[in-house]
Amino acid sequence: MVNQQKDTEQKIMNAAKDVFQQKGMTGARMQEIADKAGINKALLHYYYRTKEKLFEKVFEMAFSIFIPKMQEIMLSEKPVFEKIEFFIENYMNLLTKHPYIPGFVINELNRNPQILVNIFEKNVQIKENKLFEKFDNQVQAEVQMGIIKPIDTKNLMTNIIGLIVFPIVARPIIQGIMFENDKKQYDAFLKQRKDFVIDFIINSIKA
Amino acid sequence: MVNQQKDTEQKIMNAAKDVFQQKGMTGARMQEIADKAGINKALLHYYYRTKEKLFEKVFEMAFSIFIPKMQEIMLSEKPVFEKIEFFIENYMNLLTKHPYIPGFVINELNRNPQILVNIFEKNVQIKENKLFEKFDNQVQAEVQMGIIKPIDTKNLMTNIIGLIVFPIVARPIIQGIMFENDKKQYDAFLKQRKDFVIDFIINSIKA
DNA sequence: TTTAAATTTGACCAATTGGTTAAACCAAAT
DNA sequence: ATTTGGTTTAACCAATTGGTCAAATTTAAA
Repeated sequence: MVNQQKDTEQKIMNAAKDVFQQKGMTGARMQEIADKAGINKALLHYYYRTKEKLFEKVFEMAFSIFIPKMQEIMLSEKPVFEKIEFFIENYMNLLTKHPYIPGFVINELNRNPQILVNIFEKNVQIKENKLFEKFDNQVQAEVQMGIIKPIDTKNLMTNIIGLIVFPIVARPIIQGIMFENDKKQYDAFLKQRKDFVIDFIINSIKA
Repeated sequence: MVNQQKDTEQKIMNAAKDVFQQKGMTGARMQEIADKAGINKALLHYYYRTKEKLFEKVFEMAFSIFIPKMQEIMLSEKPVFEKIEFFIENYMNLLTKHPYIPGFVINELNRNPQILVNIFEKNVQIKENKLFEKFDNQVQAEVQMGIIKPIDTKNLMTNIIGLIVFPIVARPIIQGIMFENDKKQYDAFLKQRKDFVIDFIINSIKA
């Protein structure tokens, strides 16, 4: 039955996502993924022939979660300030739902930067629509118009994403040192940061 | 001979640092470390009984590289603006020399947050001198004096460290997307960011 | 109901892995 | 020269790991 098939495939993907994102490619065990999916290990290899192939699927899905919203916001007709506000708001919410993904992606890309090239080759549209260039043009246009202080867009983007992502990937160390490992306190910290980061960025660039 | 001993131990540590920091605890192989150190694998276990123990040593050394400078700057008598400037300048330079460490530390702490607790237990002085509290007091004092805009020190610290560290740990993805994977261009980007981040932070908090 | 294809499983395998051991080696003290 | 202690090695081991395979089971079509 097709439903059974889809179900098994889904159970595998969910289990694989959990295990790979928590333990990384080298730390993940096929047996653990099979157990978590409630199936035989041989069935894992029946659906995804190798660990490598299963990992690639998981990585692609993790990576692609953050693409559509980015495109939607960046390609909209809003002015820069609004785009930045939407971007920060949306991505911080997205990260609350998927806190393991950024660390997972960053770590695996450090292990093997080639993965990114493969993803771009498979999924041309991501690279092709040149999101960054478009945003850069808009920023520099608003700089000319005197709305924004002169700023390099690459530095600006790095700042925005860094301020969003860093507290998530470095959570264990920040929570440990500055919050005495208090989980609830850190969750509250992350929550208040949404408005804080927006104000921080906007204030820093408005003319 | 004691010299030989120290030499072997040093060769092991150097090799272990390379392999662990590049491949992580789970990806590292004792055989590769032995090969890189130019010794027999059994000798590895003769000096450091288990992979776990060797890893702990490497992690501790990596972690401790970033402590002394932080203490020196934070405990000095400089005003906040100068401290921040020194901090950013020094840590960006330090990261240029040890670019693998932040990703390594972040990744291993996500895998096993307990490591941090163990380090604090072993090295009480790090936790005990309450660096953060002292800096917090100084910041809030300067806020009262009207030198700095009102700001939460935890957010400020997170911003500072995030802006420094993020471009290093996320290098593969930023370099890939914004710099067409051009290594030299990205090195130049990192270099110009030293002054950029200092100005960015100072401007954002000066009253 | 029969049949053929797809799905699932238990048993198994070869390679890799962290770790051990007994013997060899080597420098320094006697 | 011999002994003694730490150092280094080759050979080995048990456990783990990703992966395979033939048989069993389930599913859907004829």
